[in-house]
Amino acid sequence: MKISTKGDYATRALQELSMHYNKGLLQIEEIADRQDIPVRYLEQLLLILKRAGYLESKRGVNGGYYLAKPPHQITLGEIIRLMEGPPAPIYCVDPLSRDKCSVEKGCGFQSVWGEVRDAVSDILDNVTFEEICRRAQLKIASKIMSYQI
Amino acid sequence: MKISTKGDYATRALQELSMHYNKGLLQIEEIADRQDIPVRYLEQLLLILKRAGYLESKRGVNGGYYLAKPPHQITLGEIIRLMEGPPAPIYCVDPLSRDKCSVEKGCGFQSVWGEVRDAVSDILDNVTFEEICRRAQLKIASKIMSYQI
DNA sequence: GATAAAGTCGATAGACAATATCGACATAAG
DNA sequence: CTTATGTCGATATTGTCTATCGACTTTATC
Repeated sequence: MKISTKGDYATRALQELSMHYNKGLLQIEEIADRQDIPVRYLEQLLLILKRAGYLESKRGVNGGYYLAKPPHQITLGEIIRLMEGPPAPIYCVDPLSRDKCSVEKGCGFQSVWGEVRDAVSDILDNVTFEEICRRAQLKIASKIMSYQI
Repeated sequence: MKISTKGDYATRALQELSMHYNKGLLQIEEIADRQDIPVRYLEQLLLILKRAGYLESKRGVNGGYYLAKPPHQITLGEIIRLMEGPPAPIYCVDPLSRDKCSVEKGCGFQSVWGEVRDAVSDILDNVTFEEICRRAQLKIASKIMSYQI
């Protein structure tokens, strides 16, 4: 019942880029450093995000990545789907899976897993990266507050 | 974002046993056959369930397994937790994980993952195996209905 | 234009956990 | 005492992520 490291890394990289939206380019290495992600692996993930239209890049000296659209137009759900497929807890409620349940006839779980899938999708599809940034900043702010006390 | 095969198998085996509650013993092989689970693997899963107090068994000729408590006292959530740990989508919101997030400071995801975890738990902890049986039987019944039409 | 700094790409190595199998043993029924 | 069945520990298998690598392309700058 876990998300993959791949999804975790990709979303965290996107948070970095979202927080830097309209502030120029970020280089792979910067992102990797800040989010503690292996550079050569992050490379691949950023390419996937780019090919899917979420990022633009500039090559050569002073190159880097930047968001292709504003953070409020990107949902967490889309990114998770892109990186690891539909957030379905099991193949029998995964629209993209072609494995069929071998005992579907008398299975009492399918509807439950369907509810789980829908509940998760509901959350992920309604959180944009703008919201993620907001929550990140709230956290930072509250940490500064507690230092001052 | 998937449950493990282990959790899937174990819950399906428990459904079989629940549907057979108060009707005597079921042998490993029967369960394996009906639910299409590798026998020698199911063996291990049933032992885990037994040690956790969900099953009783009888050895020797005409042996088998049966539920140690009524289906309405067993929730899907308990079983998933037993088989694969807390249904948390990522370690940073998993009470049992001791991995700490390396970038927690400015992470906007933790609260979202927390919501996901809670939503999933809410569903799983409120479905008992009695309910699972009910849903399975509804499905079977509706299938019979459609044959008759 | 030479050089260095970055992203791009395809291939594949490595790690790890999940899954599955095995053999030997214990117990109970008839 | 023989057969059917659960018990147990060890280990083989596998498969999928995860990560690394080397070679290439593009761009800025001197």
